[in-house]
Amino acid sequence: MNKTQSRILDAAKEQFIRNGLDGTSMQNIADAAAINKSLLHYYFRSKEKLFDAVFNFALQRFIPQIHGIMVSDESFFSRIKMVVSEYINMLDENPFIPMFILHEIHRNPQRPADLLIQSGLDPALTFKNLIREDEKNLIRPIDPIHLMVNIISLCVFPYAASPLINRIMFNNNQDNISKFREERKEEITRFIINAIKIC
Amino acid sequence: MNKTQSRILDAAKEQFIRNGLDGTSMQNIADAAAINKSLLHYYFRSKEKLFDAVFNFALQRFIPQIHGIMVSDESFFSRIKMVVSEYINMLDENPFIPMFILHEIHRNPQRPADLLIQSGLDPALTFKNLIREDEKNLIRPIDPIHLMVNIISLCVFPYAASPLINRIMFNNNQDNISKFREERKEEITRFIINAIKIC
DNA sequence: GTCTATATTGTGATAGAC
DNA sequence: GTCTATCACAATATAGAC
Repeated sequence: MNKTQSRILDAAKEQFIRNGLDGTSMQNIADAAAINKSLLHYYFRSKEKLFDAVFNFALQRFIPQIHGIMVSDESFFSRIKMVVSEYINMLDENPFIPMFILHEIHRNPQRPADLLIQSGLDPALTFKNLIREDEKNLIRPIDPIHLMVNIISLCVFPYAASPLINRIMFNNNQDNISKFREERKEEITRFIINAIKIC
Repeated sequence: MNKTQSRILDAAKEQFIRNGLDGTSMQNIADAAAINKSLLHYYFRSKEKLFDAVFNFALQRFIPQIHGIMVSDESFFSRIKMVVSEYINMLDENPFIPMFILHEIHRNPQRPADLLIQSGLDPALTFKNLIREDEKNLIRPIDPIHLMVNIISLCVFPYAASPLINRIMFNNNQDNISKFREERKEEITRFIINAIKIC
């Protein structure tokens, strides 16, 4: 991977992730990379191939993170805390990835989901391991799939909806927005644990 | 509003909401409405104006729903139940609206949020009224904005992410997907109430 | 009001000089 | 490897016949 190629990839990531497949032209990418349009085809053959490279990058960063933690040996509540913490950290570094992925899976639902499954992610194993037998007396009865969806919803949605939340909830006040973001990790963790632990 | 005009609007709603602004061409809309391309411009002047009409429709259906319930006189737990119920019902009827709105606010964050504020939605009032003084002894201390974001996240995100959830969680098995959808309303309500009530 | 025809610009992609 | 020039096509939009 030479210098030009990686500059193209960086520019493509920025453009595709911010503006989607349809919202990005090859000219946009070439301009952002400060190179000629033809070089995009020289290195990546077509817009679709270039997009695939970016999409795989985003998907791999976004989804499998949670899987490794969930199948680990840690206690249930530790795993909840770790998953939320890891996810929020990653989202703070890549706040546009949720919208990018959500939008593109709506345009083409089959391929991205297949890619994930192929990459070694095993949902059945994750759910079977989510609430272990010896921990069931600490936890209210809950379907592990609903729990998983709840956790991901609470982590991811605020990033996908951030322009609306920032305006409606905080009138775009940057201090209040930052405060909200910093509180969020602990807030979600407590919310989930209160929702499922027997007290 | 004559017959042609409303057929254009219906077709535009379907196309724009499913495929977004960039993903929809005037030709797509004309084909879906079974009329000529020029008539779109005759009735709506430009693609942008036509899109605005559709976007306002979606936004008004999607957001203010929750506001009316939240400022009502019902008890706290009743309001939670009602909001979740109303939201899920509306989402079942309009499952593509979340992605449509989320995507377009990312492309143009300012205007849609402004539209909402102008339409009489008053977030400050909503939050002040969310947890009333006389109800605070029933509820764990929680920031009303975090609570509000949590509720909306739990309701909306599964619809935005449905192609991925359906594949990864249910291997696209339609029976399991339907079962999950039907359980969801009660599941969310219980999850929220457990998270915040003092027991 | 509805159509055909067309103007104009932008798109992804390729050929070929260097 | 990198550029210019150019292709074929699709996009939004408009002019003008009926």
